[in-house]
Amino acid sequence: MNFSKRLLDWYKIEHRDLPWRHTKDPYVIWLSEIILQQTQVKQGLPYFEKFVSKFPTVHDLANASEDEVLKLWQGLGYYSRARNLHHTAQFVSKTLNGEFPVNFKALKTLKGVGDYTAAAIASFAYDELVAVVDGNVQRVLSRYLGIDTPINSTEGIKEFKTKAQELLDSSNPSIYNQAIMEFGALHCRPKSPKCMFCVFQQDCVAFQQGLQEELPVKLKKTKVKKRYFSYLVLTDSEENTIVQKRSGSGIWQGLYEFPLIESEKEQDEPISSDINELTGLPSKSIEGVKIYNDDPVIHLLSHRKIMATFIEVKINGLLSDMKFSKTYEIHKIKDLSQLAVPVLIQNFIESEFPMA
DNA sequence: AACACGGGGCC
DNA sequence: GGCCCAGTGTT
Repeated sequence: MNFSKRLLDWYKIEHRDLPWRHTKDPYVIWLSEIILQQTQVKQGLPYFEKFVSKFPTVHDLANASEDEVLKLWQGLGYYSRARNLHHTAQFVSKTLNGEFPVNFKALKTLKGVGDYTAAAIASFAYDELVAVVDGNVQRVLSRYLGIDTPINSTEGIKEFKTKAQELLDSSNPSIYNQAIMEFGALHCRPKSPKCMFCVFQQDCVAFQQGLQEELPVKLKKTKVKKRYFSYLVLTDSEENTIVQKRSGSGIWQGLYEFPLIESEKEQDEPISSDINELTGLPSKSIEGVKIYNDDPVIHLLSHRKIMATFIEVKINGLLSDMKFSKTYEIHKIKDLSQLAVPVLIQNFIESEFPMA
């Protein structure tokens, strides 16, 4: 029996009932695929439900503000996805009159839509004969075909793309593509694949050679850098504080945070001169400085280990009367939950200001 | 071609 | 606490 036949038989019995598998609407498929990038189904599902119910059409999403989209995205990570999502919604809504591009090549011109996502939309929505290649597909193919080319090398990326396209079932590209990814997610798992019950035992090169735990091969990741963050939580007598939006191209772009002293090495408690340098406030405006957490909060990312300290800075007078050296927004502490903030900040707010 | 980009799950 | 997972854009 051929690969596709076995795969589709497996899928028919074992597939999960997921909401985006009941539609051919390219908007809904696009939305689900952006949310699922780098994200497991269990984590992405509640976000998909929120977005679809709040923004049933691409026009609804386009008419929202970027802040609103980021707030809804909060906690999902890789926030450039949310910014690109919003940008593309506006482009499709306004420039394309709400009509998504209808083939792989045209879909790829959309911001945030690369090879994988374009293939997913094109095959799921339009039955185009283009194979999806994500981590699941690479894993299944590396084992089934016994390919040890590193999946994240330039050569490997090309090789797996070619093999995936050769194996694509041209009579049913939509179901086939979903099936091979589902098979990788549920059966041909990264750890302890279910080889004992596998429909491919006879043909799977990795299983025949006992190499299923060794494949796929992946080049080493970049090493984790330590960074030290000191957040200044200014407070006045009316429970106001100041925050700013992160700009630039780095981490958490577009999300809000407290004024930040960032360094490569461990920091001492900031003194009034540090506070003045960052905010422009004179030392006479500062009533007192106190560390909230003696042990830094450790926030782990794939490529960063952030050690964060939160510093309470009590202010004489009202923040609304102060002159700052940069543009900060003044908010009541209890209103901070309206803003999109990194999980690190969200956790701090929830632990220090549970009413907020 | 190499790197940057968040968060959650598992053991 | 350490390790694993994973598309797109930028440089």
